[in-house]
Amino acid sequence: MEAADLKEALDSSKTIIITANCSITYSGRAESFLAEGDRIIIIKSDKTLLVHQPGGSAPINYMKEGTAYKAIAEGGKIILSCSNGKEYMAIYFNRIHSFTAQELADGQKLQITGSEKDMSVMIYNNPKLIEDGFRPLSMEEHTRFGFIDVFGYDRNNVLVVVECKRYAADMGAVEQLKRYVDKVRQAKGLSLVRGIIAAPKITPSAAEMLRQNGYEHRNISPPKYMERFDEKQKRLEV
Amino acid sequence: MEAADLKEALDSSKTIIITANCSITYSGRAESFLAEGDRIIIIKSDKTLLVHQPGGSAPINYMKEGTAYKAIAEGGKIILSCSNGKEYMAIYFNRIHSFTAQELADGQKLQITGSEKDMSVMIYNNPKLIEDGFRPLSMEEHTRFGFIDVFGYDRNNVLVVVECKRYAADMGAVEQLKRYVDKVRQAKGLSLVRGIIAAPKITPSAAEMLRQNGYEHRNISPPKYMERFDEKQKRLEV
DNA sequence: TCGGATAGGCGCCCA
DNA sequence: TGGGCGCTTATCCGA
Repeated sequence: MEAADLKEALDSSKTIIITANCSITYSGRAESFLAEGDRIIIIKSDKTLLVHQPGGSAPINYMKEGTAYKAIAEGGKIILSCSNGKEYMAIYFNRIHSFTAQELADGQKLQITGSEKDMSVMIYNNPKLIEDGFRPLSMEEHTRFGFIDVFGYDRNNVLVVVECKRYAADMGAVEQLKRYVDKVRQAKGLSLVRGIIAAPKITPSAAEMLRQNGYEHRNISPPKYMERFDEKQKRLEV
Repeated sequence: MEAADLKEALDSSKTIIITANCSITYSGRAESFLAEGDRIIIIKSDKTLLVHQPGGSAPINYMKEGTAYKAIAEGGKIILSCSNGKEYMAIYFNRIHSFTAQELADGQKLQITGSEKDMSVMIYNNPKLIEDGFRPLSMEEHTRFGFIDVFGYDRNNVLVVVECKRYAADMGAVEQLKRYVDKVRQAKGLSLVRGIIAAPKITPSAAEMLRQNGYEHRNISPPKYMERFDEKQKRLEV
């Protein structure tokens, strides 16, 4: 790869993939330096930059969408510098292992189920999951109070605020629930509003905080409407 | 790329990079489906899988380190299925645009400054940033009160708990501070313990919550020891 | 744009 | 291994 190849690709809407030995400096929201090593560098068509090491899920360095690039050759080596106005990065290439630039087209979005939102819909449609006699209010009404997952009356007409968590509920979840309960209590001028966490589990410290506040926990897991994938994939599985 | 090439690479410690038109199913912590489109697929030497679309920072699908893979050819097309025992993914390839498999070596770690930890060290070394007469006792320590960023006495020998945030402090930050203050107050049997948020800014609702609790805010930004990078990169900059 | 909240969050440290 | 929590978190959604 020559600097000219990189420049040409950067001027196009192609997605660039480079593997190379390089070192990297970053300055912006923080300051960082990454010494020489082999990495995968991706510059997407929207000018997002990702630098990946040969292990791990998260990029070690990156720049967000809309970054401007400049490639220069200095002493036989290529330096790629870039900026979005507030942040700066420079990649100092030692050896290029591979270089590709391709037009990639993909307008698809991920269809996903099993989110916290799906949990609240499930509870709305199956109020017994909370308890017998629980009557969720309409979605419209429930949005009037802000980001309350599920909101309704129990069999004694006491207001109930339900906070869903798709994984273990932690202290933050209990505090969030407390904020909503307090908000509803104030807005309605009520002394008693119940708070319930719906989650597959709860951490010990969160359980303690829950108890202290007089709130409750229901053992509920997020729904997975597409379980059929599971079956299909188990057959394919290694 | 033939299925055999993929299999061979999967049996090695090489890092595989494929660009292809494909569709993807996932089942595990949630369930998802991604219809046909062009993507970059990376399988790292530690068997991390990343699928990236031509735009955006985050992978659209992924599997973590230690995943097991199986490549099969079915009706002239390649299907790559994988699992870690709890999660399953399958990539259905329509057309392969490119395929590479390389040995990449990188043992470097990112050297970074400007973290919350660096803020607490800065405050520990420059107590005046909080106020005159502030005497820090500890920083970022797992005291028996928990993870308190900076902890000390003010000029009147009143205990002070400082919570650092590298960006805008939100309601969660105030609640976190409150947990620590309450814990110290209980453990020491004190009626008055001060709470201070050190952050470059604070959201309006967090400021309100701060006020209600009698806590304070100090306008402090995370330090950037490597500012020299900034200068260097500004010169290189586009 | 900002604020609030979720995420298949990830990654790090520590009991 | 699980809890607690920071992150250059990213991303979505609503005001």
